[in-house]
Amino acid sequence: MQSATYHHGNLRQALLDEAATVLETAGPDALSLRGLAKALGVSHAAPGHHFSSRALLIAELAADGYAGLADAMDSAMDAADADRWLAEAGRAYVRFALAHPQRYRLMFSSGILGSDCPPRLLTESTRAYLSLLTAVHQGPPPGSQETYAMDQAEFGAWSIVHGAVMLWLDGQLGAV
Amino acid sequence: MQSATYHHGNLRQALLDEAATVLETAGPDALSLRGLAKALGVSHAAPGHHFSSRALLIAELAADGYAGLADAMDSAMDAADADRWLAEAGRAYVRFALAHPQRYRLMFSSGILGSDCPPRLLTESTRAYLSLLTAVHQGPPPGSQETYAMDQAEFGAWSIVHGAVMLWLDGQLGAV
DNA sequence: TTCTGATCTTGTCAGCGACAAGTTGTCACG
DNA sequence: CGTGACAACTTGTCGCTGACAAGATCAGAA
Repeated sequence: MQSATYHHGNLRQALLDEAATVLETAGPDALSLRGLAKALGVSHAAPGHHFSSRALLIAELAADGYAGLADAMDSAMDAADADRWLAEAGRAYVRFALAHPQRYRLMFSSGILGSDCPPRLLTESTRAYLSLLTAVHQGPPPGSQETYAMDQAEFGAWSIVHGAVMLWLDGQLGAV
Repeated sequence: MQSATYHHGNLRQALLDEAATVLETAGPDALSLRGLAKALGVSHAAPGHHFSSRALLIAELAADGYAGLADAMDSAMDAADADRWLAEAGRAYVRFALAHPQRYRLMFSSGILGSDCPPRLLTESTRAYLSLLTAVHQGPPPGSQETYAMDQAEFGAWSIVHGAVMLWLDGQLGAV
């Protein structure tokens, strides 16, 4: 919306939007900073001023994904009675993953949640994790912000939903 | 073991071996045909005569992985009574995945099992799948070679073991 | 006004996958 | 023996990529 001459005005968000469509339509390998720059009509080095590396752009996409996943589970629980929280959050989880398969796969791909990942990725993934805890226990367990050791219920719930989603995305399932 | 002058003699297997170590130590992004060539002291185009593209090398690594996974489950079942097959094959499955985390992740990464994947990848992944069927049903179900539609037992078993492995590999689990 | 910093530019470098064309080794067949 | 065919490997090149450096442009604050 700014002057169309030199400065783009909202390049960072435009890059993320374009990256999201490229990701879902052409896969993660098709994501390149230069390709996004060309698609948006800016120079090849312009994205570097908003994402200092390709990995940071990927991490930001993943963070957005975790935010969307947490929001999906939260709003599903908001619209249901507490005794339906686990079922509804699980359905919302699977629905999100199947609606954004490449994004979901990116979120759980190797090295994303490493030691040098941007802080927002940590906060959003933790938020999604806490939403899952809430669903399993129908309320956040005491001290959940501090202790991240999983108990058996969380482990089983997340394992089966994540495993099912990944198998589905990988096309390992025929007609289920 | 051949003449050390012009021909390598066993470049294909040497490439796969080197690729396996690079994969587990530096991750899939560090896999490059040129890097492998340099590590083995051959020219940058030499790998192209054995793997016509990087994707085909990756697919071959994945096929080897599926073969190893199938072997692990099969030998675990060979060493156990039939009523322990599911438990022992499941333990072997998880043991394999945690012993070769990057390989396992590669096997289930996007686009590997596409329409244009090498036939060996199809056969080995099918063999692993049939081993899983055998474990779940304590024997291959009738017509298993023809019908790949999963029933509930297979779906649940594979989901929970695959989901647990992926969550573990992603470091999503604290102390379990 | 002037200065400061963020944004975007052009230019450049090394590494990559892929392809083409030439060189060397090996082996079967006459 | 020798010769022809083929596989394995070479150098050379192309376009693309991420990353960096240095300069141009713009907006807002002092």
